[in-house]
Amino acid sequence: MPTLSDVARLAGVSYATADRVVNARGGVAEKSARRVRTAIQELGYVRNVAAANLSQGRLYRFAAILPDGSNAFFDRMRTLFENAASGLLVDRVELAVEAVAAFDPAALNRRLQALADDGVDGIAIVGSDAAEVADAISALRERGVGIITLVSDVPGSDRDAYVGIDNAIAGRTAGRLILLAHGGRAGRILPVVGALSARDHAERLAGLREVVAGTLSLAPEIEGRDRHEVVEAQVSAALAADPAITAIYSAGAGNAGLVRVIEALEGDDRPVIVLHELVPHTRRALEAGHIDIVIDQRPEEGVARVVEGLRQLADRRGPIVAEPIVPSIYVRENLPPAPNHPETGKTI
Amino acid sequence: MPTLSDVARLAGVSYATADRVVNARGGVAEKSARRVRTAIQELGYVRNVAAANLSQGRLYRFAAILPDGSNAFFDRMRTLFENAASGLLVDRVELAVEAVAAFDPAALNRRLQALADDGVDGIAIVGSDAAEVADAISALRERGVGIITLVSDVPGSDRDAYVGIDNAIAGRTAGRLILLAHGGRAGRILPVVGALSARDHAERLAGLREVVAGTLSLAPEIEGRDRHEVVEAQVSAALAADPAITAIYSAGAGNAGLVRVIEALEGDDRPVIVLHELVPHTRRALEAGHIDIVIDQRPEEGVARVVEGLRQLADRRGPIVAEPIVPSIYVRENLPPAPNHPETGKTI
DNA sequence: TTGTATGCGTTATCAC
DNA sequence: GTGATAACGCATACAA
Repeated sequence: MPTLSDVARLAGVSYATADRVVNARGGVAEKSARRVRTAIQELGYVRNVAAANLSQGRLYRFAAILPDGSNAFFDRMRTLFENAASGLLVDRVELAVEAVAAFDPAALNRRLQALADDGVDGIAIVGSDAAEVADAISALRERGVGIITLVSDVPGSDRDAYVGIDNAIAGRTAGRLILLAHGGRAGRILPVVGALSARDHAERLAGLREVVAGTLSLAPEIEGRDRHEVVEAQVSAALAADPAITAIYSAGAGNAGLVRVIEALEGDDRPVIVLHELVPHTRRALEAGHIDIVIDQRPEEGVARVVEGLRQLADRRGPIVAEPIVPSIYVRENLPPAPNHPETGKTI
Repeated sequence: MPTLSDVARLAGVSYATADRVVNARGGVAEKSARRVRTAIQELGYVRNVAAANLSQGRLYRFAAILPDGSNAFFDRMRTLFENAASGLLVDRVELAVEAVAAFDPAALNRRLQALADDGVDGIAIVGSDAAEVADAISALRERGVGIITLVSDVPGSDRDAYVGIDNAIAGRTAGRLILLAHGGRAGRILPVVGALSARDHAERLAGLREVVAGTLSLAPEIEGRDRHEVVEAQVSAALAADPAITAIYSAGAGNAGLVRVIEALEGDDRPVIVLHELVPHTRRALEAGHIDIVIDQRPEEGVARVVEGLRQLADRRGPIVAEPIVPSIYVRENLPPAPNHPETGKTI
């Protein structure tokens, strides 16, 4: 393959001049520049990235900050990031996976500060509505640190990109599937959320409503605090109170509790169950036939996009134009093989 | 980051000796080797791939052979490959996208021969049942050319990997969704295939049967030859003949004809429709509400895996352990944004 | 405005 | 067994 030296020779200029043209450094006579461009065309020159990286000796330093505490979904995400990190080392990119207290914007901001001071090139964080975080993001960006929000966005912030699903789409998808499962008949959906004040959950619910409006009715929402004991108690009570419920849509976490209620149900015409995130216990419930659909936000793809995006930002290859991740629909028949943790061997 | 020179210095040996150890070239005293390994551990040395690639000047040459002729699915796949090819150039990998006559094993074999003679490192082909192709694959592998089958496997061949969905899984997934849409009620599915002799279609149908057995019955299969006029005529006739049909499962192509029949249907309780492959006309039908579900084999992922796999083979990084691609379920609400052809701008 | 020279970390070749 | 060293193609500091 032709090198830049070949280009320079053909153009009748020195290597440095050719380099100035390809890297747009300026200070080249238009006449020379034109000859170089012609030579590039003629030879089909393509910049050798391996060589460029080598000569620059660039080392990328990224960090991903996830909320700590135990939650099957974030456990999965953490593992995915850790796997990605070890694989990235050969590409000269260092990815630190960190944890900060959940629901603690101040702690998050301190960590962001520290990372920036440490010279990190880019950071991925799980967004929240806290205004303080939006400010911290602006400050970081001014210091040239790339910022990507993950899973949940930070409204009103000027992060470089949001990588995650559109929750309204996820809710509408759930609505469509529940509608399909009713086959045109009337029915009543029991919505379960973590909290009605959580933006993500509210968006999902609104999406659901939009699609089922006119055909299916909704029971009052249950707020399960994303905790399985709470979900279990509340769903159990709601089902007992309202025998007309034909479907349950859980927009949040704590679904182990929901599954327990269903398992305990008598008779065989249980309500249709649609919930979010493929994690060990939802996978098991799907396989056992206790639930019907899992809508997954594909954290694997999220992680891949975050890494790719941070790299692009670090290279100043222009702004990221990330399309939202499309939520994936799983029934028991199309479940992906269960991944194992590379070290513990445990299914994640 | 530490370099191999650092390792050599710490181990008290020359650069060349350290290199012999990391690249397992042999001819090193065990004592020296041990010291080098210790130094590697201690420093956390990671081989710099950019430098290695540079010094070797390796250029990968791959080819993908697709059946020619017009078929929306393969059009899409072709575009995906072409896009991938242009992006791969910067990584020093050349990917030629070729076309050979469909259903012509001899033509395919000639092309394979020619590519091998030309020194290509790896080839992806769309498999078929033809035994001659299996033989050609063996011959190529003996010449050191990596071979990956795509979309459809070549039974009994020793290709390096198959990249595609498991058709039985796809069929079972369709069955589950149709079952769900019947909400426990009885029903009758009209199966549409290209030909019953086509292995892929037969596998899908068998998967469907497995899941719906006992609850839903099946009408006699329609063989639509994957041609929309044929499908249109046959489905139309079948629906007229059997008013008990509550669902249609199309395992093959020619679905534009199926959609036309549905569009023309009177009344509003049309059968549930599940079919395969997200292409422009199935996307439109989904958006218009003429069909319910599209099961997609995600050619994007297929293309990515093929490229990654061929590279791995060319590097002799060991055999590929590709998990099958999980078929993706689309309803109108979770459709991915329509991709555009990078040059023509046409939606694909 | 243009040109020359050096180094990045590997691989591979040749000499000891 | 071991060691020195010339490429590889690019970026860049420096010279003209």
